Amino acid sequence: MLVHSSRIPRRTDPLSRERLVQATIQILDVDGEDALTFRLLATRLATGPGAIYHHVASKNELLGAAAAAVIGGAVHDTRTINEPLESVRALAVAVFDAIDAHPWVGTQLTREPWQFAVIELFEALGKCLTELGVPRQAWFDAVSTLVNYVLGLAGQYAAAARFRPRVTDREAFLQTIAGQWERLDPAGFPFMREIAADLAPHDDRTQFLAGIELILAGILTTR
Amino acid sequence: MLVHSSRIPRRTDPLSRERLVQATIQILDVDGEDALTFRLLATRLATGPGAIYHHVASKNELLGAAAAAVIGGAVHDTRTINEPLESVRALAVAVFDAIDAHPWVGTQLTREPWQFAVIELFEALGKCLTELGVPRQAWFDAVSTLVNYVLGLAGQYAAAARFRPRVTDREAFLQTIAGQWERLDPAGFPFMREIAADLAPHDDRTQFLAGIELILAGILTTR
DNA sequence: ACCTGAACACCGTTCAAGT
DNA sequence: ACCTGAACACCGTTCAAGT
Repeated sequence: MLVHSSRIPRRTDPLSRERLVQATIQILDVDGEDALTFRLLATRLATGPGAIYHHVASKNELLGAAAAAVIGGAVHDTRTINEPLESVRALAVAVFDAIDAHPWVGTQLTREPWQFAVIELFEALGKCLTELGVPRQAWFDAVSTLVNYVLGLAGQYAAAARFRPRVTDREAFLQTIAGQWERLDPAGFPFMREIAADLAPHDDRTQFLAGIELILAGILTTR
Repeated sequence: MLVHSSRIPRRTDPLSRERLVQATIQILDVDGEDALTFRLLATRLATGPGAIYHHVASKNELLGAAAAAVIGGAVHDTRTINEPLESVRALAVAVFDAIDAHPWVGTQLTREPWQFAVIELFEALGKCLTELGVPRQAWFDAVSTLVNYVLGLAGQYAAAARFRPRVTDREAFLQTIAGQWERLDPAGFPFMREIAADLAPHDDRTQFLAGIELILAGILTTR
């Protein structure tokens, strides 16, 4: 889909880590997780696959950098709010929306422990808890609960996105899952059958935020 | 490491899905996630890689079945407890210990949405919430919060296990991470630096359960 | 029906050779 | 110093041929 102009555009920048990360994000967003290969990346950047290794040590590092760019952006955009409870909610929404827009981020966040994207989230949520008056000895447990919850959603959401590539199929997809729940063994799975009716009308974002509220309510009991 | 007996042991069972899953679990446990290839699996079962496809559609399905076997076992072993709060805690511990013993399960749980292992967990935790007297309209959100939290831990724990293959390195590993936190930009990461001292002495299992308590406290506010 | 294993269509990564 | 791209050492999966 290249537009052929009369003059060939000059390659202004040589290869750089920054350009690699941008091209990686674009491939992951547009073409999907499976499409990201060093060969495609090299083609897009008009070079050979070996060149990439001059700026990044491995594919894993590149994925981590791409996820950190997205999450870092989402976290930084939330820096303005002062009220700590609202700030936690805004951070949660920002991360949810970032993963909604880039489901591959959810996959990546669960692949490497203590990667930079997670540390940024930890810091931002931790700051809110200190301001909420949560006692010092509860800080570590409370933040890690929030972060684990967010990462759990991230993983599930990304997994669901892999299975349902087109957004428009969402309703049909949920119907299928609900149908599976209803066909589970009645003796073994009464709860799932009961809850199956809630699946189709539910909204992921609302449900995610409901979980944040539950955890916040629990955290506030430590004051 | 085969013991050579005078008579060649008869191959009693042909290949079966059950045997495939058992061999898969053994390879994942003993040799690690990266070691699981259809070629190795075939070698262990004294057959060719193509034979596997007569019992399982893909590597993904095999991984899902292996994870469901482990999580299903952990959940079923917890079926005896009657008091619902204790039951939630016991389920959380069982899943934690299962992932601790088989870190690859954590990876797998985050790879496919609504896989059977997750449904079993959903059902078991849901049952407890109904018995706790949580109102009907809060069920879905409350269970999914617990499950997301557990899966978040699962992912992070599995990721950490991939980075720290030997259990004995745990202390050194945590020291390294804590050191990284202390070297973060003081202006940008005051919370991480403050909390760095908590990392080395912390116990994953205790912290995980602390999170369960926080979420339960939040859930109980809905009554 | 089930198994076999060569072959296919890929990967990430390395490295000698170029500029 | 950075790039190039062929080559290496693998993968998951398929499929014609066997039993």
